[in-house]
Amino acid sequence: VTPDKVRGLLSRASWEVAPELIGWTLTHEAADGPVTVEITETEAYAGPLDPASHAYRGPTPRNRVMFGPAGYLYVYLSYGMHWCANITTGPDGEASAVLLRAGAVVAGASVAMERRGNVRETALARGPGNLGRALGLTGALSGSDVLRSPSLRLQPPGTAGQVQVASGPRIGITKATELPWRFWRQGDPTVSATRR
DNA sequence: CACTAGATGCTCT
DNA sequence: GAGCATCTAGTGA
Repeated sequence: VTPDKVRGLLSRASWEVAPELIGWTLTHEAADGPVTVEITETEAYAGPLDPASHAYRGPTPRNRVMFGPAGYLYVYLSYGMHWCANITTGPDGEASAVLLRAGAVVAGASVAMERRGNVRETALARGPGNLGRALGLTGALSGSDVLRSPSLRLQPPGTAGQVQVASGPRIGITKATELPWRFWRQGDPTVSATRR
């Protein structure tokens, strides 16, 4: 699958792309080692129609990458200490993105463990802040092309092993809580325990 | 297991 | 200055 084809897939509505990203892998090769995460939980965020989105009130220095083409990393600092990662979606000019909420570390577990401290393997990338930490992501990477960057790589599953994807309301927001825009792999141990 | 309180600092109004 | 797209440790059962 070529980067152009993947970018085409990502250039659709975030709520359509978000469930499809379950099972994809994201790799970050940092100075202290490479880590690959298989995505198990996502959330969709849109633009002017989505009050919970960072892009709701239009472009700012922080969120401007959301307004560009699909397939770029949007990283923001949450509560002053957690780097959270999104993949931008939708056509160029329309703001939307998919928040990566959890994943399974499928390569570089020892490196991820160094970054996260002594936690269970299934908890290494559980929760958006922990996923960012396990991958070694920071705001410096916001705006990177995840399809053509040397240190970042988003890849579709090899053989599409059919997985059951569940959906429900998004977590940790106070607006537009009725939209079922959170998606997760049914029963997966890397998804928050009470929400599998 | 369920629930809560507090840390913490950036972003935009 | 208000408000967070969060996390951990703590309590109580």
